[in-house]
Amino acid sequence: MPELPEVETTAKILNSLINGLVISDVWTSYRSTFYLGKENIKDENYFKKFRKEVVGEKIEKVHRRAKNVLISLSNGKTILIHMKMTGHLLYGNYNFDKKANSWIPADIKSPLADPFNRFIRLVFTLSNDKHLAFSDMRKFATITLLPDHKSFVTNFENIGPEPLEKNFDWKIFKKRLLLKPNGKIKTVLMDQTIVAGIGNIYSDEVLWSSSVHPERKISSLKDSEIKEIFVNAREILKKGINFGGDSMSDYRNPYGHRGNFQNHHNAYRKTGDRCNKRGCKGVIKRIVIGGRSTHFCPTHQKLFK
DNA sequence: GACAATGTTACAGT
DNA sequence: CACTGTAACATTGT
Repeated sequence: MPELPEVETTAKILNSLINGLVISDVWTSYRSTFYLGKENIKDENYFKKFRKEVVGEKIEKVHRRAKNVLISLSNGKTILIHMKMTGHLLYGNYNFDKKANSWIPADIKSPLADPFNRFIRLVFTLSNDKHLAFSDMRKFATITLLPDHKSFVTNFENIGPEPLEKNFDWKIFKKRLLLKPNGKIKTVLMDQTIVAGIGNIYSDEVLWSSSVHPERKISSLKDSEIKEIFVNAREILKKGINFGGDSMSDYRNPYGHRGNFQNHHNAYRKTGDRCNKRGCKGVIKRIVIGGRSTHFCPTHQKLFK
């Protein structure tokens, strides 16, 4: 699920749905990416430990930091879920299917039965007899239990500031960017240690709106350009949240519904399309930067001016 | 069959 | 030592 707006949408909706409920059981189909503290849960015992720690606890709130969903429990511990590429959290009525050894939506016509929602790897049973299910097609996601406040702090000490925080201004943004003076703006924008929450979709959109070539070196950027990127990043991330996230790929909100930001892209996966910028006659091009697909308009996002 | 996919990180190389 | 680029993780869709 990926970037800040999708994680934010999920956390916000989930908080309104499961806040105050008690976890009555947990089930999982996989071990390889399951973590308890720093330990990699590869065997049954580690999952049993996790289960013991969370079952019977009340959910105090669901929130977000960077691209993580955090579920705070009444015992002071926090369940941290990182969705990586294809994970998403779903809420509703499920039944355990013995034959398939997995969970299926109680109502087969519900959005929870969407093909992208069928890779159920983890299920929390809640005190209202509904379920919080975790679908993750590619099995990249990780689930961690942060045992106390200290481990919570340690876990995020290398993550950059939240771009939508009120006191985050362009001067702080500039200082953060300059930690990587030789980096390309596209790569640095996506670097979670510099700023939190921006990934491949939103970085392409932000640079398109800012008329900045994705390969520009940080040290070559003028203050006016940094300001422009700063303003656009905040605006576009908010826009992503307002559209309920981006479901070009498999992101679904906890109801199983799609977001809508994919219908408002100007660059991401628009290869070959005429540039939407007013008065620009360019065509969107795809290149690879740092191993990631990058989409931009070579006409109004120039490398050398 | 080849290639690409919202993310992160371990490792190799400079 | 510090920084940078690439491969790998696992699976599905086009």
